Amino acid sequence: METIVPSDAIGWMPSVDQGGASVHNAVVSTLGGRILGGEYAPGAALPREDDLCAMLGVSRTSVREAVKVLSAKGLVEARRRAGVRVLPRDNWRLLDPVVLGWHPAIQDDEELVSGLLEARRIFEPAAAELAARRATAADLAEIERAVDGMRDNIPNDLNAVCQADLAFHKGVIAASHNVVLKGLVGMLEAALRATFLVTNPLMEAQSRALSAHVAVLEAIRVRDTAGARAAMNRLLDIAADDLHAKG
Amino acid sequence: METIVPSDAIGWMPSVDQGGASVHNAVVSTLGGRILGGEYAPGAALPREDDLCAMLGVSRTSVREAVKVLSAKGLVEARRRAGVRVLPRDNWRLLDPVVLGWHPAIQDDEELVSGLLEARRIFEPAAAELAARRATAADLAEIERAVDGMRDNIPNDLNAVCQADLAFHKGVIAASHNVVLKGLVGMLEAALRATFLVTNPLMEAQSRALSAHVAVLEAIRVRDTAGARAAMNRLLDIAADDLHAKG
DNA sequence: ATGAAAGCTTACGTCTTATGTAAATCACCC
DNA sequence: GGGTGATTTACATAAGACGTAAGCTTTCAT
Repeated sequence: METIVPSDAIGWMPSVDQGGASVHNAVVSTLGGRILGGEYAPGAALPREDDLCAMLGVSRTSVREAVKVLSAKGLVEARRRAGVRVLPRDNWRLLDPVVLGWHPAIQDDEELVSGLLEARRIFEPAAAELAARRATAADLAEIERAVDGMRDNIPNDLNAVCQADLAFHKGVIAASHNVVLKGLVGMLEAALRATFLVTNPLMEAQSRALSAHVAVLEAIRVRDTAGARAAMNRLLDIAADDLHAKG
Repeated sequence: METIVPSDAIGWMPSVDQGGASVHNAVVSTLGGRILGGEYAPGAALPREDDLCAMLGVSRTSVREAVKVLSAKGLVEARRRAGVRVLPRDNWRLLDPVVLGWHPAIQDDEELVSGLLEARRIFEPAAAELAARRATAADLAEIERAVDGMRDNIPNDLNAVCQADLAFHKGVIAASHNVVLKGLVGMLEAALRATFLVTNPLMEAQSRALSAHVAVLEAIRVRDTAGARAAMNRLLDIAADDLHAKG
């Protein structure tokens, strides 16, 4: 079924700044950060609505809307008369990039960092294999542009390299054309950001990484499914090495 | 790491009924269902807040809280003066069980069903392998209880079998002790529910499935990582067969 | 006639106040 | 001593007012 999009919908890209300047977003970020940071532990109760209003200097409306958002992310649950309590960590939507963005020091969360890398080693090789099978010309162009972006900015603009690296991995996942994998790009984004915070950007490591990226791209281009999987595995080996060496 | 829970938090399990009786939950479900059902397509604008209030017969407060929840799930974005618009599908948090629950006919969404199964074939064998490496005695007991639940209810109580089947897969993922995989149980739950809706419950198929489940359990018990992966692959082969035969 | 700037309009954002409701607590009666 | 009912508490809902920014229109100067 083709989805019909009104012509006036062009240009309606979702805004990027999730921590926008609005009052209720500020409250969401504040409370989310405190929960992710352990200030409000699972099982603990948040202050009463009225107290939160006084503490944060905002109206009850804003606090309530913020609690609704946190509740939608699985971080808290509000019950009549009993207050708002932090839910067990298993309920947190940790794959939601917004939630991960509230983590005050994601790179110090050992379980999370290793869990993210482990997950990447599970699904990224599979995504590369699917991409080798299904990538369209546009998908390939997108991945190639990311590789070019890495090459062009080594070793000058480190930030641009990280951004291109991220675009590469997002491109591969998009090329897999699998809805579930596409749902994980947010998680991947956070994982890479955490990695960039930890790994010392040595030029040698960067060039090694670049050649690994090129290998994945070429395997996808020639529809070599096994090769794409193997190349992505090598790429992740390198990433894991860097993480262990410098973490 | 064991999470510390205040003593007064005992009994604070998250409530299961997400489509609860509250007004704003009703609005969320209604609008979420319409969006997932395609009534409001990506790029389209929802009616104005005031109009929604009139249409649904609720206050603006409830509508606004509902929009906040939908926004947190990535389904819509509200902008000043411009209204509330449905975001592109790639932004939807489809891995969120609540979002999947809004899908009016998940088993008819071909791309989604096949994508879910494909994702399961990526994650679940890996989860089984990790479980074989890390499962605690409690994890094993949980998985064994699920297998017993399947065996005891074949072929009488089909519903109980499905529930035990789900518990089995959740148990394996929990035993993997990977934070990302644990974030996918909601997705898995929806995938299995969709599968149960499609596959005709033949007794022969059930007994085949049961023996495959037992094989996974035994491999995990004896810490046979490769065997656990292989057994889970066989189990998913059977599931895929059933899906193709009956879908 | 064209284009930019100023102002107007609109619809979401925020705050306030009032009232409803369920659940926890406590008191009272059996 | 235990159970039932009144009370209290804190979240849930509603309604109204005002703020604000984004889109639209008008106007004026080039």
